[in-house]
Amino acid sequence: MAAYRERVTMKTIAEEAGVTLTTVSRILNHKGGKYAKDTKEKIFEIAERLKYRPNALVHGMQTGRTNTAGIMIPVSTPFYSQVVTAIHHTFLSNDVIMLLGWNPLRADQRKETTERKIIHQLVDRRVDGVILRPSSEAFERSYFEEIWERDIPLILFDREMSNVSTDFVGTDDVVGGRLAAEYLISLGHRELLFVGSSERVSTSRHREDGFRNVLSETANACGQSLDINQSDLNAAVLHLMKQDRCPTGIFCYNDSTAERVASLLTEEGFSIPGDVSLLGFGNEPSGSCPFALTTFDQHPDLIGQTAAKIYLERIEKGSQNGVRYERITPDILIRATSAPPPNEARCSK
Amino acid sequence: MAAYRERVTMKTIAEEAGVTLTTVSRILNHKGGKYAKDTKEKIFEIAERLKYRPNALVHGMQTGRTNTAGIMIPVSTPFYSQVVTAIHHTFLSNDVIMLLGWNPLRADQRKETTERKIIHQLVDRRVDGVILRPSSEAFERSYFEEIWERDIPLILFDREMSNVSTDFVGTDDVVGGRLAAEYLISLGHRELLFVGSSERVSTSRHREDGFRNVLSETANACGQSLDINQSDLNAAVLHLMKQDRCPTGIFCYNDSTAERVASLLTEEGFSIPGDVSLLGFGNEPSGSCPFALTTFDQHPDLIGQTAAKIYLERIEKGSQNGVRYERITPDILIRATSAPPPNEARCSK
DNA sequence: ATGAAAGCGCTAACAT
DNA sequence: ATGTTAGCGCTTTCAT
Repeated sequence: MAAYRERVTMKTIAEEAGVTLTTVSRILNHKGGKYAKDTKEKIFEIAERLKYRPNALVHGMQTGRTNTAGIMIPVSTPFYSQVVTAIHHTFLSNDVIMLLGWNPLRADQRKETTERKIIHQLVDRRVDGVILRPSSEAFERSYFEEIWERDIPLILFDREMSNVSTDFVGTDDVVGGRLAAEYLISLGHRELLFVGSSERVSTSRHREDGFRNVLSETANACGQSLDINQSDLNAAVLHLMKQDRCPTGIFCYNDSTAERVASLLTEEGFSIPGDVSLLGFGNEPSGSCPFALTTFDQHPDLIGQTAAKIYLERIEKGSQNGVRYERITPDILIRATSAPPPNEARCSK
Repeated sequence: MAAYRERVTMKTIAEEAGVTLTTVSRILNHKGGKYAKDTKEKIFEIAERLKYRPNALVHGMQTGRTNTAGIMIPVSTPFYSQVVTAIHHTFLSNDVIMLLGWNPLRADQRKETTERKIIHQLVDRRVDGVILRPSSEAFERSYFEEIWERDIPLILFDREMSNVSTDFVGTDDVVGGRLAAEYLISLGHRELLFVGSSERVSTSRHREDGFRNVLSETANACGQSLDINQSDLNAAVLHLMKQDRCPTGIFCYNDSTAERVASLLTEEGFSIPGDVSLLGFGNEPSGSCPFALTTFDQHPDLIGQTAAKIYLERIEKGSQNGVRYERITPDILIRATSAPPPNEARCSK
């Protein structure tokens, strides 16, 4: 339509001002400070009046710099949303905007397609760099290469990749596990249980490592482990709870598992935290849980902020510095599912 | 560096294949189907081998179509995150990717700067259209005009603007209010209280309207209203609760208000839902609330999906159809803070 | 079935 | 202090 014709470009401004395109370009981009004051003022006035807006596509193509960051995170959970919000906050003051894509939480059949598709969308739009959380720990070399080969800075968060060496920011899961154990032990618990997942491999494993490390350092403390992917977790938990020396403190590798265990135990007549103390991880309540769960804050804001800072450094300074590796210490949020253990061993029902 | 030189463009492919750039362009874009099979195959083979990736910046600049959507939502809350996730899901299958910016939840001093800045970032990158949630109901005409004037389709969600006529998708707040009242009445409650906010204007007001409409249609039901922005909300609530015929059912316009009221009432010795039933709205638990709150699901997925569909239609068909206006009916999530009222009027403490 | 040429809106030498 | 010229990587007439 008409609007097409009316589009105001630098050429429009140049004509109106009676100067060349080059002059307009340089003035508007604050380059070459040696322009006459009135020329400058005239250009700015016209640009403003005509509501000129630069074409960032062209600018990006010309300069090789788009001021656009590619972000890929798993399907919305509060944690990832908060990380991205923090990234955005840092970007905003640096005039960077993000192209955002969601990958599946974990690798599946279509993951290959989805993740590669998103990466292509980002690469094709010439993002300056990429921040992402891998959906799995291995095998995606191929599309990481799509980023590498183009010399695009890549920052991983939340989950490392075993076969790629690049900047990383995540939670200090080992310390998280330690803190969980130390807290339960400080309350007086000695029989502990860890419920983890062999799927979200490293995070769960690290939390378990930290947890068990403390146990092995503590006299007469002992712990067992269960995996949520085993055939009948509920039965396994109940089996343990009916033993003579049943666990009085349970640490679950995430909140949804903790909520699941909470409802199981409640149904079976256990009181929380009267009989059993229960810890989650991540601070991601579902809303349908009738407990204020004691859990851990992963400081998503700090993770996002750190990732964004590393990103900006990479963009400015390139790959001259070595690989950055940051682990943020989580903090316990003591709420209503943890307390000292019951005095008598009244567990066996 | 070297990588710069090595960058593979259509020209690279053309040279390697011994044809013109034009040929490569047409074949890779599946235009003009009249090419020799072996030419086509050769081109595709070379493109693949050289890992050619089109330059979307150039393509966008040439065609006026970037397949990029501008999204602006308030700082991350689960609700907005879920809406955006749903939008993304619809976009993914249509090869659209989003440029995402966060605006402040409500208008403040810096809002003008922030929102305008983000809109410029989107416009400058030539997004095909924009989906956003306005941070306030009025006064932003100026930057909406930045979108309008460029004939960029604009879809609003969650909150309408009073002075702009454009596509909109949101929650049916009036029906939500009705459902809240009907539910409480069906439980037997007759003395009701609405706690709203005069700040988040239309949503709270609509919920209140629906709520009160039902009350006025119901024999011997009556209700009062409080505003969270009034000087001492807590005192006002307690004052009401100590009256002779105190409210036995409270509907709060959002979950965080409900949680606040819950903790106030609990501290003051009221039992929930024994003495008082409490409803929230939005299904956004904070995690530190010891209740599974009865609340409303706004179906953020449906809202996002609808917004994305309208967006795609606008992109394809332009503004030929009239303004779209959709309200999604919320559904009650009955959890643990609602029950029939106490038999005796034992409220006055 | 393919090529030549112009141009999108702008930047960046290289002038003067 | 400002203009000229060449291109960035691609699409799109218009030819043949």
